[in-house]
Amino acid sequence: MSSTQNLQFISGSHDHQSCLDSAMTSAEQLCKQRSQHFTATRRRVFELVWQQHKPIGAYEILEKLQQDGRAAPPTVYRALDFLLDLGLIHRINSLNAYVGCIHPDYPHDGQFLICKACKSFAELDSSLITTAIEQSAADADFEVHQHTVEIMGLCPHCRIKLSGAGES
Amino acid sequence: MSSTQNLQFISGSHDHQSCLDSAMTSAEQLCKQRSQHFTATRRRVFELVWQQHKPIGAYEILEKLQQDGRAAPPTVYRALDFLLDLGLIHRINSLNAYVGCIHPDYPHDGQFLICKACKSFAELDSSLITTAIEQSAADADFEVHQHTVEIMGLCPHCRIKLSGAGES
DNA sequence: TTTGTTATGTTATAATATAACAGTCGATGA
DNA sequence: TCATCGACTGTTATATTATAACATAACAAA
Repeated sequence: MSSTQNLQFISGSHDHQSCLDSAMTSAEQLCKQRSQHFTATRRRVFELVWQQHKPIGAYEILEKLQQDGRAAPPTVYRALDFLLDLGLIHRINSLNAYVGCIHPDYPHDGQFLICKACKSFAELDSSLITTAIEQSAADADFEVHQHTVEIMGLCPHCRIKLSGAGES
Repeated sequence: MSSTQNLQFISGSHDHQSCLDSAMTSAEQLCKQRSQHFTATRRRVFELVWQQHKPIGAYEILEKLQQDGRAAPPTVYRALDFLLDLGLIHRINSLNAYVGCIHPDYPHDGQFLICKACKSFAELDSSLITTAIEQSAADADFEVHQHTVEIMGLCPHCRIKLSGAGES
């Protein structure tokens, strides 16, 4: 089931090109829908964010842009802001880094699993978590506009790799 | 029940001096327990973080320290790191700011309600949220080491103040 | 008193992000 | 045609947040 593969940590068999292609296609569609221009710069930044299944920093993106030609920080941040506004990417606050969104088609909050070992991540959209948050907020008479959940630890692969190894 | 008053947004009747005093006392005790030195600088930074029931930035702390004498960024960050390590304060990643911890006596993750209007915050320690996170992570076969939850919205007071007002 | 350890001072700089203003470029209408 | 509008990008400078690196102080233990 390819529609959920991106929800989890990717495995060795992951076909990243098709993954990127489909992300790109849905990004194009979303921009068209919203009458927004998916310009070359924005497309390139989007691609770079999706290139790895890892959070990427703004200045790391900048370096890669500079390999194609000249570029300055505002170029990157403008593109990132555009993509963030559309919900095509998310920002991981605890890392000052950006990741591709797996289902930009509808609005949702950011919930992430982040592997401390290999730096890969997975996006969640857990109604269990969302409900718990809403319930807790309601108990405090708080009106929720938005939330972010960042969960640090070990992904399935690194868990196996590191178990039995040099755990002091 | 005064033990939970800090869990919620403070009200007009909040006695902040006693609040700060009790935070200070438990910080001293914790340091003693762990054989850590609660030095003058650390005490002062702790006090500044607790001074308001709002997140405070490192450079805002620095400015206040400089009113007492000379100080440079490392002074602040060292003190903050010390307090973070002991669990006496938390960092709000989405704001690059720091807040006092309401129950440093036992380890826990950071869960925060943050009011966009008045910038006040409340710390949660919701087992509902923690359980939901653990469950979701388990479903993904992920090993959780730590999590942070940052919930943005309106606190009870601002909710009332802003309702009926100029909501466009 | 020497030494070790912990904490702080000091200077410089790294890393992340934005302000402000000028230029480009394509669409649209006079 | 061309004027001009708006959206995007370029460019320079700077703000904000955080850390590296090394020197000094303070104090306790040998």
